[in-house]
Amino acid sequence: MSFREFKEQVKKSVEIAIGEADYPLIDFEPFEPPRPEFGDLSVNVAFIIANKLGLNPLEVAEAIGDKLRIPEDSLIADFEVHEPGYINFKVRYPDLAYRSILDAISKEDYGSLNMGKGKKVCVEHTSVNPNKALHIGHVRNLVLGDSIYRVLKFTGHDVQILNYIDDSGSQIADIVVGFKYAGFPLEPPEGKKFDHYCGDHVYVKVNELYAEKPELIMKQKEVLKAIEEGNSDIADFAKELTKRILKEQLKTCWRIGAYYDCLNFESHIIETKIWDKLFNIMKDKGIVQFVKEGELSGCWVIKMEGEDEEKVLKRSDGTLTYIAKDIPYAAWKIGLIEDPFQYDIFIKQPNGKDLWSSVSGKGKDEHPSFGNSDLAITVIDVRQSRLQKIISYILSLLGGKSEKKYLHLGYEVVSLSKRTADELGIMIEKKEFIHMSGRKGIYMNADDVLDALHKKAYEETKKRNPNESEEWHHNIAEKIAISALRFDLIKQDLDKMIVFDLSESLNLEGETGPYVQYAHARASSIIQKAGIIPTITLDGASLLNDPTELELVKMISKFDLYVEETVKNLSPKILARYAYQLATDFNVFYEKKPVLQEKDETKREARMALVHAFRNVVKTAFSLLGIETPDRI
RNA sequence: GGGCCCGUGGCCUAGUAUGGAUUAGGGCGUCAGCCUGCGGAGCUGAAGGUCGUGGGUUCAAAUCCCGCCGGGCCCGCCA
Repeated sequence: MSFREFKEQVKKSVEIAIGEADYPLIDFEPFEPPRPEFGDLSVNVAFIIANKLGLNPLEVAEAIGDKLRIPEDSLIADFEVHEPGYINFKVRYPDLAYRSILDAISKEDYGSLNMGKGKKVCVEHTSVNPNKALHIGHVRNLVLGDSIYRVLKFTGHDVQILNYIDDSGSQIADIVVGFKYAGFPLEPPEGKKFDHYCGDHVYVKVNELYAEKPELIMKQKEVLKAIEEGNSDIADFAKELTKRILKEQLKTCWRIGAYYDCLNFESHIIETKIWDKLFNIMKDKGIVQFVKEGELSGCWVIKMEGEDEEKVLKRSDGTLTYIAKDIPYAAWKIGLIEDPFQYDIFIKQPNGKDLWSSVSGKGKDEHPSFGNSDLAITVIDVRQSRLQKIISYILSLLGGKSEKKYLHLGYEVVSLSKRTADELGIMIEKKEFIHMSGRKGIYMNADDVLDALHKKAYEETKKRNPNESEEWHHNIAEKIAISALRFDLIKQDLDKMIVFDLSESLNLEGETGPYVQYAHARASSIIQKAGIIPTITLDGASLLNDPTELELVKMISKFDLYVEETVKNLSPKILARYAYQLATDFNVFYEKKPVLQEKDETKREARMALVHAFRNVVKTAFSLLGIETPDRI
């Protein structure tokens, strides 16, 4: 926490000096200068003031510098006015090192913040149609949503994780047709997961068959209608099918480290008839209009302010469109409507947490409270941006500051590289990548990627730890595989499409999750060999004066600032990059400064404490990204 | 046609919100080094850049504004 204090002290001292120099108060943030010789924090207030008043920046900086007083007991060691007008501050290193190392080795929750106290947030992520296995694109969604959940929780938010299950769409009808009318056996081939079987074989093949056998399309329509109406053998069969697939999908999610609080089934949203209630309110408020003539005659539509096009919510035959079904769910998330759902426990998760779900008919009398959040974060890829915008718009018209409570967290899609597509037998013409499509069979299953990573990591751990058991190797290999995958999908900007290439992702060196895990394992090894719990003293801290030590100390002391940034921007990549930089700083220190071999006892213990502090921080940072850090890999 | 996003060395990417400091950070790949030192999934060094492009604003632009070019997505009484 110490770097934050230093930053606050710099800010306050400068503010006071600006006042004493009779300059106008301005808004500014101290920032980290680009080069170490410029100090640890800088302010550029002189430029802003000079610009405003038409003065010379350097003169302004000097005038402020003249008035600057460093408070007693502060973390500011010194400052310097530097051309063309910066004021650079140096931190008191021994104090910074002492305090941050002490905190990092003694506080369980080092880096956590209280910024979300009393704030109820729900995060919806994953939400994969229950007719196929998760592919690599779905994992980007899951990893993003799960990391956000973890960071929000770490910063004191009251978070619940939702997973929306569209169990009544045409994709479900497709596989029902496959089993009932196209002759696919209900049991998968030996060794094949049921969700893989349904996605890889049934779903793709049925969609191919539609071209050859038009009668199957008629069957699909019948099935779809039966599912919507319920109370039939077909509807029951569909329900069982989706449940079975969903349970297999959840195994993959758990494997990656994501757990949920509640599943919301689309069929239950329809059953509760909350649409009707909401629709009446929308009619009363004039949010929706009935179209009397023209192409959309007989439809209820919504028109966005400032746009020409209308969006149909209720079709002329009285059925609801895709987006209409999403509105009550969104309204429920932010507490605009009373909770209409019944709940029961769906399954007990491997982490011991109950997974609840909405149910048809009567549920359990007692259950946790779901929905009704201060903030609802919906994680969906950017292709849904327009629809999400319309939903936000409708919510805002319904009132209650809804526009601030509903947030679409969009991210670009994952596509397959030409090379990986080739390896999967998918033909690509000209382009370097191809967009995934479950229907067309163009995708790479998450489990297959993990299995490939697992195999690679397994071979590596075998070489490095020949005396360990098979079980140990598989256990560690799995953690490395998850690390590689999660880090790979979270480290870059949400606005950038990821072109997934399996061969590239199998490289576990460089800017990767395993690199960070490796640094952690090195630190663990030192601590284990030391055989003591190191402590830090101010004397010891003052001996940590090598540049590699200073860098590592500073990075450790800034952990909470990065946590805060991550939450403010809802951007886990900030934490991923922090963890990587931290690991790099450690590795550089490790190569240069011996710890256990150090002769000077005080110095040795100080370094051990630094190693310990690093280990704790990197472990916490990675845990926020859902990645485990074993002591040996 | 309208809207949203991306464009940084051979490839991938950070920095763009809040414009600044004669070396624009990383990673992969390439080349050259480093274990009789706590784990070489590591470290050090080298080569490689008109920050798509043309204007503009500014003392100062990868960053802000406008145009253009290239790429992706969205614009259904599908989901």
